[in-house]
Amino acid sequence: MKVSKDQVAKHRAQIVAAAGRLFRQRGFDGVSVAEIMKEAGLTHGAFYGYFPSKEALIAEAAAQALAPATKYVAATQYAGTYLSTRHRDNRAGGCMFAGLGSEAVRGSDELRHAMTEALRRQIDRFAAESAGRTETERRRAAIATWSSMVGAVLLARLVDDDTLSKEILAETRASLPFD
Amino acid sequence: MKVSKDQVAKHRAQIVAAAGRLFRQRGFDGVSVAEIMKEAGLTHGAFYGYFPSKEALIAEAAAQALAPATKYVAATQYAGTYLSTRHRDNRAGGCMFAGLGSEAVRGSDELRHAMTEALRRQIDRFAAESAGRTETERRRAAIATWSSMVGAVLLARLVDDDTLSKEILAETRASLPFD
DNA sequence: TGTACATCAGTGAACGCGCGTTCACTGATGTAC
DNA sequence: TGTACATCAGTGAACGCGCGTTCACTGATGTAC
Repeated sequence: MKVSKDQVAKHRAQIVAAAGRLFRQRGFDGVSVAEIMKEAGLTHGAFYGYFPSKEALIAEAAAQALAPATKYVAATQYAGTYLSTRHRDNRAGGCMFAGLGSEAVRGSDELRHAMTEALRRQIDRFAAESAGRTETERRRAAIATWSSMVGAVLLARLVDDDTLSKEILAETRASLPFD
Repeated sequence: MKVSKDQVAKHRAQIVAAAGRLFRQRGFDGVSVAEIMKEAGLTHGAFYGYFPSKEALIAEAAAQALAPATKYVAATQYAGTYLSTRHRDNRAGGCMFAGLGSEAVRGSDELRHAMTEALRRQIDRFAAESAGRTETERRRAAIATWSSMVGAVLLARLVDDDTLSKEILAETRASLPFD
């Protein structure tokens, strides 16, 4: 059954969005094409009309999940939200680096490139708002800040003790060079 | 063909060691039981004489890879080695948190517990050598340090630009509260 | 110490299963008149 | 504007494959005498 062009565009967006959520929640290998299509409201057979392979969808879903936020948020506020239990518990809608980092290392060139460019943007953004007299100092602070934020959310999610988990988030937050 | 008790112990150790290397290199889902057994010098059928399931092997291989180093290394030196290109490029023998973190989040309770206890040890160890007047300050520094180290190695491995990768390692190193 | 035999670690074929992917078919869309 | 038909998005059965796991069998080990 053919479907209108509007529907096609809508379906494509639904597939990419569902993939973005499911991949972050359960990992690239932990989600099947059939599950993604079901979540998008379609059957698995339609998938290959939209993407040549699962790997191609991974690259596109990642690119979308890595896209910069549309509205400006100050770095301090961003860090606070990032290092919250809300973000920790929202893997499906959370940061790609913390959620899929160790799997993405073994991913396609396209995926790694998209993540590299997103990381560059994050570093530049943080450098602009970091403390430090020189550009070098501000860039250093931005890199260290971003490393510790990604590491902290990863560790906070990994740990099986909620007290330690919250401590990791709070103490990492307290040690950032903002404010 | 039966084999001596010494051989059995040796084979078990070989399986666990091979699993530790392969899992860190290619991820839990990226390595089959048959590959691990081949790397250990056996055939896949013998596996279930040693472990009840792949998941059980994951827990044991992780516990071994997380075991504290036998000889003492000062935190400063440890951080330098950790944030080196050598460690970045040695996934098979490297840190479990950076190498398997985002997959371990979805792992078994046993795996997550083993990683939690290993993390506690790392934090305590770093706190003892961190700068800071109070215990609270030293513990905060230890948590932030460990978060940034794990995050930095993860990001350095992910990035497809060697210059940026080295910069992440070097600048994270430069921002640690040691020296 | 030497021999006979029970034990059991290892082998490799086989299992059921879920995966990514393909394809013949269906029927709504949208174009040509 | 209304009708006839070509297009093509979506369906669901089917494919080959590799996976984790099982099992009947083999033959070296190590024990009992």
